[in-house]
Amino acid sequence: MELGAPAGGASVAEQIEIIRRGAAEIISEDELGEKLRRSRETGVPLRVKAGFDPTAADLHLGHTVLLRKLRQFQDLGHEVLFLIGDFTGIVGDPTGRSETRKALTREEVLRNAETYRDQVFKILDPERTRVVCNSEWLSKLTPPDFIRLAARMTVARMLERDDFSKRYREGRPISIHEFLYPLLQGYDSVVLKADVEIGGTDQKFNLLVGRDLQRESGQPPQVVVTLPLLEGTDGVQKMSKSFGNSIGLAEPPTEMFGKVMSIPDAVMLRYYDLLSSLSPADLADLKTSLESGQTHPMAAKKSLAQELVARFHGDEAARRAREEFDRVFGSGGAPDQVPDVVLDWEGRPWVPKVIHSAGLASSLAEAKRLLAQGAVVVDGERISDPEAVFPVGVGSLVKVGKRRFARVKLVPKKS
RNA sequence: GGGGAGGUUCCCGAGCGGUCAAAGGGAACAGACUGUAAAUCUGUCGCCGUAUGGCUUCGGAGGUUCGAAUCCUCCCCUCCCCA
Repeated sequence: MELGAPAGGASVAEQIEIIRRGAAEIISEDELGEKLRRSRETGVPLRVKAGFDPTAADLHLGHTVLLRKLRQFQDLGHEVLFLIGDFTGIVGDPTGRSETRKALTREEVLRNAETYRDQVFKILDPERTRVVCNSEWLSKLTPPDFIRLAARMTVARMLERDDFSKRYREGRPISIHEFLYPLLQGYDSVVLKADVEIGGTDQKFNLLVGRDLQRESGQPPQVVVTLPLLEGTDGVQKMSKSFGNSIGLAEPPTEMFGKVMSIPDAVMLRYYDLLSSLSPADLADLKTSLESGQTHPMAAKKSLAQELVARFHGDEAARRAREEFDRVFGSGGAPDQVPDVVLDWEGRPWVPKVIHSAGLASSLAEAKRLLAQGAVVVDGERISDPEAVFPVGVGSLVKVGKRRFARVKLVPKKS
């Protein structure tokens, strides 16, 4: 696909300014300037690469930090190479001890790639995006190719990588193939002739390997742009589905809104910084306003949540999510969408049993515990009697804990 | 190839023949306080309907024993040292 010349508007300096915003590091800015200058002269857009793991098809807010940066490149007229690392996916990457990841089948990878497409183009411009899978070329490498590739790296170099040296020091296992991944990722850059590669700060090493390999292949090395990693809802670890602290783009509006509300105040400004569309000036204003106590943190967080929900679900959905949040957590109301559960019942409708059967507790034991802890509310009334009986026939609104709801109806089983 | 140290419940980590469903911490969940924030306090945290009970769990498979997470054998996996 032929793309037009990079937007005539932005000068090299302006482009660098935009690219620099929010970036953790650019290696190197001079090279970036050089590439941008040439691109402007020749009218050939830069090829901006970013890799994604196909094993986790659900994108979350953390990914969007990267996607938004890619979008900026697109808006400046450049081309994005959206790389799906399906080769590694098929091989199965057992990084991280016991968590041996299941190797994906070709079909699963393709299906995940589809899911990506749906989510990614809420941010990226499809006109300026090329989706590529690295199995296209990596699966064609022969064993000698691999060995030649491996010969370009030394163990000492590999151990420079923080996460390797740390594991090595702590006596934790490092598999050989893990050494291969940075090489393969770098090789991707060679094949794609990437001008720029973007990744999280944790990817820095891998991105730099790409530079080395490109140089050895006689290509100008890619410019590396690293971006800060967004913390997850726990406010400590980076957002990742496997840490259970992520906010998925595909999550329903209310869910997304709630999760944003649950982030610790301490990381709220980071969220604003990395995710919102606020201008730097507005952001500074917000900061002072929060510090002076003029703006209540909760209010600021609600605006943030609304902005983010609106981005993925539209303004109307965001508004409703906010209303529901206020209703459920402000005044103890119920959500709009409460799952209906109808149960054929036989015998005594003992409350814990009903809760468990309705899927509101994972076991009877847990249901009993929750009841004992005063977590169960039926039709607005807290149940405390451990022998309480559930009303039969009529539908009742059951609330377990803060956010488990269901409308449960027991139908006497006819025998 | 030789020698040594290990694999424990979601995670880290104690236990080393019965009193072990297994200390302690983290995470998680519930309650109080709140703003589904943080901090704090309290409680829970394998399953079975209520049990001085039963069942499943301590890498896997066997075995010894009245009794095993704990002892023995074989196997699988990890780390360290030597080659």
